[in-house]
Amino acid sequence: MPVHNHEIAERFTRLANLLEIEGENPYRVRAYRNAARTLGGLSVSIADMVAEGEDLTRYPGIGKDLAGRIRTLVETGELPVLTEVERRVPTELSDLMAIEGLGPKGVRSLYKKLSIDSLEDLEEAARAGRIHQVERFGEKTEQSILKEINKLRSGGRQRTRLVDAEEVARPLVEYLAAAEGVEAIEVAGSFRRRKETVGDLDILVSCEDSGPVMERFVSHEDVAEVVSQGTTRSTVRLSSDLHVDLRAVSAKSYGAALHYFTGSQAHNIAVRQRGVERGYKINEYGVFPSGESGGKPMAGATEEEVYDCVGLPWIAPELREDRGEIQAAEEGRLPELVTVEDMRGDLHAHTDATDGGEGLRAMAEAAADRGYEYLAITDHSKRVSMAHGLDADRLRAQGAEIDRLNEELEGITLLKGIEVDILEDGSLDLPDDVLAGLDMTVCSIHYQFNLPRDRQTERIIRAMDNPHFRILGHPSGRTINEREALDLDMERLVEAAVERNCILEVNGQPGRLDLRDTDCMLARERGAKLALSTDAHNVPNLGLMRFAVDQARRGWVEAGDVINTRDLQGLKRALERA
DNA sequence: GCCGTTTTCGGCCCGACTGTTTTCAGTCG
Repeated sequence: MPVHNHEIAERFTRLANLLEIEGENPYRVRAYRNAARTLGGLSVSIADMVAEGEDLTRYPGIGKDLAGRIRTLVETGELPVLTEVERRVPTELSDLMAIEGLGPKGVRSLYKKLSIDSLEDLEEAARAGRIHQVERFGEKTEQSILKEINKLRSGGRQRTRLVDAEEVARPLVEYLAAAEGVEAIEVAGSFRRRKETVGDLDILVSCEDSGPVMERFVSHEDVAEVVSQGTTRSTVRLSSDLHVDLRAVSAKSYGAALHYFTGSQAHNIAVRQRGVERGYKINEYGVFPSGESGGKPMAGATEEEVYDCVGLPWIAPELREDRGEIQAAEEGRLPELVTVEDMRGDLHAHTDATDGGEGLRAMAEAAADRGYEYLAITDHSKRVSMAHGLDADRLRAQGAEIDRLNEELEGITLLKGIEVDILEDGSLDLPDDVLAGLDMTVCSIHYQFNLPRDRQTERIIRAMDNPHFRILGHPSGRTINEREALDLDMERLVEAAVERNCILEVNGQPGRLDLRDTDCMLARERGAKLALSTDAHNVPNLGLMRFAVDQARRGWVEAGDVINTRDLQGLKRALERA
């Protein structure tokens, strides 16, 4: 049984936690943590790489030692250094670190003084009032621990989907912008990096006197709790349970602060490290000569200035994940990321013939209004009975209607398509001669999500063998916070797509965002072509393109990697199989 | 444990806020 990437990452995280509790060299701890993050974010199978004898030290933060440990873990299923640590301290201590406000020192102290080594122990001790008797623990901490245990038991705080975060952020930004003295305001953090989910919102304002905006912030009607409040930073919990941080700096520091609060943390560390090498100290107030505190920063009003100080061009927020963007920037090979303006059409849309809300004409006109040259109509096929999927006759009738519409529509061409189901055996839900009459197909899985990896992967590859297979719709099948992804060998799938000149979709439905960012990256590296689509079920849904674009940008995707950045002629060529 | 435009040794990002304390350690981002 091969060891999955996430299992490897989990072991390294556990190791980092336990070492930290033991008081081990923090840089060694960080090395394990970084490794966990890097490995967990990879799209390719580490086990496969080990099997093929690939050099793992090409990944940042993986050196000779770690590469060796990974190899051992893959080959034997054992991580001896972890086993060693677990002999000294209970492995469950690692789980206690999940409690907010409880860090390594706290866990160690509770273990030493009260022999607490599980959530149950911790809860019991807190209820019995034994925690606050330990040095550096008080009544407040004891109560907060009980609250946090409850939260953890009820599944913990879920990350918020980007689209939902936007709905909170938009009015909040408007509200804060109206505060006295606010000169600029922006949502930073993972929101600005356009990550598919955000843990909290980080809002940055520029102003000389932060008093009024901070006061306005904590007194917003949606605030359920003021978690912390200061002059430069305050944190609240909204009634929706989303945490929001507000940070205030002066205009001369705005760029440095924006860079810092945009993150990711790993990206910041790497940039600051470059600063140190060049004799600078970089913080959220600006760039300073090393060793100097206060005084006038050498740079900091804009992000460009900060990057310039460390010899780099500005890096787009979507790339700031420490996934090689700094090296790419240094070597002048940052990607020219695809933009919403590059998009010439949408290749996945439904109508009221199945589960969409509007007819062909309304969808076509809305697409034309967006400035598109084409829109592919891709209703469900019959297997999706819930959505009243199309059979061959209804599909032909729709095609005739599209032909009529194309005669009279100006400036937009409707493409005849279908979102045809990939059946369990890898065949498609409509006969070949019917599919042959279409301009294109989106082929998707809507049933049998739980096949084992080999069979699920084979199923899709077999479907790709059908000459009418064009675009793989929402490839992983996951829905964010709801349904796990199909168990797929994404690397094999991408390679199969490249070999057959099939295209992978990046679905812009905010609950899907599928392909994922790291899979977009993998696809791009292997030379697979992508289609950015909205899977629109009504007219407003056509506006979801920006989410597909965001996701693709996080995967380093350029306009040239995307077939629907081309004009109609170019698109038709890209859709040819041969 | 990683890493190299001073380095293969000796560094390793940096500051805000809280709670528990009378000056700061711990945690977080």
